[in-house]
Amino acid sequence: MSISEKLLPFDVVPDDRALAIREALRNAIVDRRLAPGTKLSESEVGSLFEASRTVVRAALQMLAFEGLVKTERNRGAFVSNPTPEEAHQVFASRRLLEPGIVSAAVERITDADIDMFRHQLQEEVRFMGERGPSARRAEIKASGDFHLMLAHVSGNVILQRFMDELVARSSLVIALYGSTGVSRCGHHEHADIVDALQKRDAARASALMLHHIDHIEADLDIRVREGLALKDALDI
Amino acid sequence: MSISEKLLPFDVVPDDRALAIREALRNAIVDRRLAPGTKLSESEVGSLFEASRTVVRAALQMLAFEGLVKTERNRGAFVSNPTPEEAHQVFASRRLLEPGIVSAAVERITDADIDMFRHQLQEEVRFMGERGPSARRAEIKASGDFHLMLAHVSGNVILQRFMDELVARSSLVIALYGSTGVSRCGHHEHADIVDALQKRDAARASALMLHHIDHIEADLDIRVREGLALKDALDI
DNA sequence: CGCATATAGATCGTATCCATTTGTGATTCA
DNA sequence: TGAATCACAAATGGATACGATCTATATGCG
Repeated sequence: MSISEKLLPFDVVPDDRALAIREALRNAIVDRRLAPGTKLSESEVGSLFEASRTVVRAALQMLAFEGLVKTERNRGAFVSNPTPEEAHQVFASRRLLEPGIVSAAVERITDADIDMFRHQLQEEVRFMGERGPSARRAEIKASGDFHLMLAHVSGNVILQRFMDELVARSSLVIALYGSTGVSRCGHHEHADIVDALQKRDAARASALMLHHIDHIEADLDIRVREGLALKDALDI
Repeated sequence: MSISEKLLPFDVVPDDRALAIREALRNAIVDRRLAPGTKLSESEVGSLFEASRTVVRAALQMLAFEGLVKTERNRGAFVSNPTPEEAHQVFASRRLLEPGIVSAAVERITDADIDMFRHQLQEEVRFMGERGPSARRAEIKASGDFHLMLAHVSGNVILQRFMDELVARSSLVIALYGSTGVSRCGHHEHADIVDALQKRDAARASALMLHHIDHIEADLDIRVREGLALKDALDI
C-alpha cells in the first residue's frame, strides 16, 4: 500500500483519474478478480468508475502497453490471457533483468532500505499464515512488491518501469498457471536474498535471485494448462 | 525501412492511425528534426496529420510511455530532453539487457538471419560514406536497427519492446550528447558481433556487445553538457 | 444441414462544448 | 518609472453526441 505509492512508475502525472482507474483495474486483473478474457467495455468501466470514456480509454491504453489487456480492433479491450509462450517470455525477461537489478541495488542500498525489506518480509509471512483466496492474493501482491522494491532501490527509473510491467504480468501468469507451493519457498528465498543484500554480496544475491526466478517458473503448470487454454477459448 | 516494419513492437494493432502518427513523431524525434523541448500541440499535430485530437492524444500518450515526450499537466506534450542522469540510465539498462539478448539470439539465429545482418552492415557502411546531416541521421537509425534486429532474432516479444524503447531513447541521447566518432568504431563492433554470432559464440558476442555499449556511452559528452542543460533551461 | 446475406450491436473516430489552468499583457498604484 | 495585481486569451482535460465501420448473431435459401 504505502510502498506501491512510492513505486509509481511515472513521476509526472498526466491525469490522476486515469491512473486511479489503471491501478484499480491492474489490481483487479492481478488479483484474478477479473478473469482473463473478460471484456472491458469502455462504457461499462466508465460507468463503474463514474468517468467518461475518454479517461477510461487512457487507462485501457496504458494497460494495453503493459500487456495486461489486449485490444482488438473494433472489438474492444479484454483482460490478457497469456499463452504459455508469453508466460515463458515474461520469466525469460526477468531472468535477464533481475540479477542485474540486484547487483545495482547492492551498490546503493542503505540500512534503512534493509529495514524496509525486513518489514516487507514480515508482511509476506503474515499473509502466508492466513488462509483463503484473499490472503493468497495479498501474498502474491506482497511477493511482487518485494521485487518492485528492489528495482526501486536500484535507482534506475527505466528498469523500475520494466519491472513494474514484468511483475504485473508475472502475477497474472502465476494466478493462471500457478500451483500452490510457490509462496512458501518463495518467501525463504526472499529472506536469503535480503541476507545477501545486507552483506553487500552482489554475486550471491544475484545468483539467489536467478534461482528464485527459476523456482517460480518451475512451479508453474504451464504444460497442463495448454489444454485448458483451448477450453477457455471455446466457452468464451 | 523494410526492417522497421517487421520490427513493429505490437502485433495487435489497436488503431492504425495513432500508430502511424506515433511512428512519424518517433522518427522525427529520433532523427532530431524535432528538437528536444519542442511543444507538440494536440491541435497542431492533429491538423498536420489530418486527425482529430483523440487520435493524437493516443499517439502522444504512447510516446510519453516510451519516454520520448514528456507531458506536463495542463501544459501539453514536449519532446523529451533527457538529463544526463536519464541518459546514463538508458545505457545502464541496455548493459543489462543486450548481452542477454545476444546470448538468446545465438540460440535461435539462422543463416538467413546472418545474411540479413550482413546486409544491414552494408547499409551502415553506405550511410557512413555519405556526408551531411541526413546521412548521419540515417546512420544513427541504421545503427539502432541493428540492435532491434538482434532483439527480433531473440524471439522474445517483451524484450523486443523494451529494446524498441531503449534504442529510441538512445538515439535521442546520442543526437543530444553525441560527438562525432561514434559511428565508425560502432560499425566495426557491429561487424565483430555478427562474426561471433555466425560462430555461435555466445560468450564472445555478449562480451563484444557489452564493450560496444560501453564505447557508445563513453563517446558521449555527458559531463560537458551538464552546464549546457542549465543554459538550455534558462533560454527556454 | 450448411452457407450466404442482412440486420443489430458495439466500438472507433470525429466534432463540439464546457471547465480548468496557464501565460501574457494591460492597468493601476506606490 | 517599476512592480504588483487583475483580466483575458489560448490550450489542455474532460464529457457527450453523432456518423462510420466492423463484428456477431439471426434469418433465409439452396
